Amino acid sequence: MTATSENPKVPRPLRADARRNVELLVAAAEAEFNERGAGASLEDIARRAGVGIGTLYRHFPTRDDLIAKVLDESTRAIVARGRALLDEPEPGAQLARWITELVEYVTTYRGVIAALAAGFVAANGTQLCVNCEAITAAGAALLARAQAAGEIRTDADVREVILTAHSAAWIAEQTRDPGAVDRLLRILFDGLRATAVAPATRPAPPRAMSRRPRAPRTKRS
Amino acid sequence: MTATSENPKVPRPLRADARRNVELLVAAAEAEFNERGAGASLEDIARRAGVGIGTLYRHFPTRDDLIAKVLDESTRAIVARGRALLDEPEPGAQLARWITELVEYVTTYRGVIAALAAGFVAANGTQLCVNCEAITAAGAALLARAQAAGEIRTDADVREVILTAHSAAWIAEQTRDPGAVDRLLRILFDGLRATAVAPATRPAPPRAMSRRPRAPRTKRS
DNA sequence: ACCTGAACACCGTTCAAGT
DNA sequence: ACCTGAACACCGTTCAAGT
Repeated sequence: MTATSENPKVPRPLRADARRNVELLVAAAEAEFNERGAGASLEDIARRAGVGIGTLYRHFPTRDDLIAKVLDESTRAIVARGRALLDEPEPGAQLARWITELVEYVTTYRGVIAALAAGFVAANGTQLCVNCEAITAAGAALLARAQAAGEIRTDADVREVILTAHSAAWIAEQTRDPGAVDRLLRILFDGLRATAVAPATRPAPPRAMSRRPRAPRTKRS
Repeated sequence: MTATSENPKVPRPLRADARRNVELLVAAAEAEFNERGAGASLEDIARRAGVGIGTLYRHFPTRDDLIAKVLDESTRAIVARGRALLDEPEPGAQLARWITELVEYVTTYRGVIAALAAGFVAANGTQLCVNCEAITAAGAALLARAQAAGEIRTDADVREVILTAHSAAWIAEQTRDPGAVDRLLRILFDGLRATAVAPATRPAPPRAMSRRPRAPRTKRS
């Protein structure tokens, strides 16, 4: 391969100095995200990397692109983990385990949760979204298997479950109570169990709270 | 009362023009929140009210103060509603009903959810926080009663439950799928039921997902 | 081809001057 | 006592000029 071929999938190799700059930027972003959270000043990151702000924008047009790059390895890891758990017994338990590890993944830097949650719903072409779609796919497989096994209720949607896990992490982050994640995931997992569904197959407990109030009309958007 | 008394609880009456300005500002904010969401430009709100931006700041030092004022009536309503539901039978069902109505309340304007969620965890002296505390108290009473009745699991925390309801609303707002709220609240309510707790009292279904993975060590803050 | 940083745009916030 | 709006501060983003 004498490299004159045009393959849009593989990004054309950068010039040596550009490549070096990207590395410096990622390292600087990693450090800055650690100290200030994912909302850190882009100008500060460029300064820390020792490059002009324009260079940062050239390589990472949006903040999300930068975040995605910094989370690159962890993203591949959580996706691979999802695939691996598909081979283990107890589908429901594996889903729960994976979600728990997903929460870990999303808690790496302060403020990442919000960025990722947005990425999960955005569906713009950003790398962050591409990553979120891969994660969603991994979760979908685990969820479908657990549902097929009759362990998880069938009216659960992957994206909603994933976003709920994000919520739990966000609440823990905001309330600064690490214990919140465990409590909330426990409630989520219990609520997800097929046997938890309100119109239950079992004898019905003395007083169920399943009678849902008539939905008051929705307010404006 | 010839009104020379000093009562810090009752804010000293404003001069007529100031009072008028406050009204104009609240009306303008209401309209602007409707059109642009709770993150609307403060400058725009002042312009719309026909007053200087300084006047807005004089009366509402922070955006939260303005939001709190706009939500004033609804806040009193949801708190009163909580008290009223304490008198009705089926404690668990009333808690669920109240939470559902709380979600309505928080969905009035786009972006209010985020502001309120922040208000619930902040505990600064803002009026928004004062309101959130009142709401929390109302929820706490409903929750405690349902727990005492054995309908709701005892390891549920009011603030966490309320914030989870906010999450459901936020997810629906972000995904633009109004159905999400119902699905997620259903899972939440089912998960909150005392009978849903993992180490169940009932015969144990063929394969429970209760075996929680050992918590991997927490990453940095 | 890539980098630089001044210039621009767009917020929110303050405060000296007015009524 | 209250209002005004110019001035300030602080971002993020672009682009003409350089290497």
